[in-house]
Amino acid sequence: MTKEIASTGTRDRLISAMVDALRNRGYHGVGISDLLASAQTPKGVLYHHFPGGKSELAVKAIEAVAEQLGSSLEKLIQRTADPVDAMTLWMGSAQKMLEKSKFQAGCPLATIALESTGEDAEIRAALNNAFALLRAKISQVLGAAGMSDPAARATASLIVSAYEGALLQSRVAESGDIMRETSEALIGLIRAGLLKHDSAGGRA
Amino acid sequence: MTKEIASTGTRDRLISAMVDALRNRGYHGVGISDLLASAQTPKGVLYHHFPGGKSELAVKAIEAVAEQLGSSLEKLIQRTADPVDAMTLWMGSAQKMLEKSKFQAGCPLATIALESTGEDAEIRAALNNAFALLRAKISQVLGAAGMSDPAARATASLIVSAYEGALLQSRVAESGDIMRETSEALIGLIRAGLLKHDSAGGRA
DNA sequence: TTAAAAATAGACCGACCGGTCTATAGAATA
DNA sequence: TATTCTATAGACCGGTCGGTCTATTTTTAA
Repeated sequence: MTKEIASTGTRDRLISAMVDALRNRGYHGVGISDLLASAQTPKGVLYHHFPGGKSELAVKAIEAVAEQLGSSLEKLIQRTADPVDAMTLWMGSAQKMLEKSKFQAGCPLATIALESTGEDAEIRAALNNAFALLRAKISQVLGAAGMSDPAARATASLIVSAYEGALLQSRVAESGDIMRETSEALIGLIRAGLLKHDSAGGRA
Repeated sequence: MTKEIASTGTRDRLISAMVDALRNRGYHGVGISDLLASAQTPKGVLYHHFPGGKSELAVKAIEAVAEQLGSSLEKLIQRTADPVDAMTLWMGSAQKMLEKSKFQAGCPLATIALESTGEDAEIRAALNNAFALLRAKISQVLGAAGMSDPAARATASLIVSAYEGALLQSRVAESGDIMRETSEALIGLIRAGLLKHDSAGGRA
């Protein structure tokens, strides 16, 4: 259970524990006692910081992931000249993390997204925001690369979809191959598509 | 909890109940009692037909889904002249099902794939087989459409990834938009890619 | 220095979890 | 018909679930 988000106080330790749990086992797969153990905290603390209990903690964890994911994507974009290169790097970093954890640590959003039902309103809302943010950031970058707005939106949806689906398959296969193939095929097609419309657009 | 797979005996009803549960709530999200209730069966029957209990039932459910998914994909391919059209239809049918269930019923494989850990060996193996089968069938079709073997493999991985990722996002968004965008972008790019290498390949 | 508030600590609870067990009913075979 | 095997039926169990509750300690601010 490696820490991903910097933890200062008890509250952050709990959020971090939930994020790790969502990565590795999903929402229903972790018990309160697991979370408390991995955050090294007694029970009362959880309900002090999160009166809504497990589900409130999950919402806060999702929001934290969204924030961290958004800002790291932002940074990546800023220091990578070519937007498509940035996407390649993004998928590559997810793959590295998955491999480093021996194919245990996937995306913290994906599992709970599939576990959640229509009744889990707050959780769903937080997840929807997170994915929308991700798509918006990527869409914006593709727009800057010369894509029309609808094309950029659609391609951003495709990129996030491919990212999540590839992580999922790689996890069960316990191999980075699928992620690698998915990324290659996706990036190749996007680059080809960009070149077709704007022959001076792509770089390298 | 709609039935997806034809059910004759008690055994099939239990498998069908598990498939539905995996679609809507995932493995840890359903209790044995839920399954028994929706299969209208007392407890002893489950352990009579599946001595391994819940996890064995899950494995059998995964295998049943793989079989059904494979054969329906096969049929779709056979009655659709253009392979890329077949892929479009495939994604469209998944979207229709999701919409019909008011965005509750996703892919029965995806949720448990993310919930499973390295210790759930049989479940992982069944899932890995299922996804591999899916990729193999699609890869074979793309090969027939004129793609080289490695390209067909990679593109098949991308298609399955996009399929799963789009279902995931559409589910939390409770809207078919993401699935539609993903599908459009994907099919558009693939068709463009095919045309580039083989100017007489694509049809329509 | 003391009152109030925030944070930590863990005993405790009812409900439900997956699983076992014994009893019975039905089908197949001798 | 008697016997055996399969299937149905549900009471029962220990363990764990998420959550509540009451203390105690620590921090903040009068």
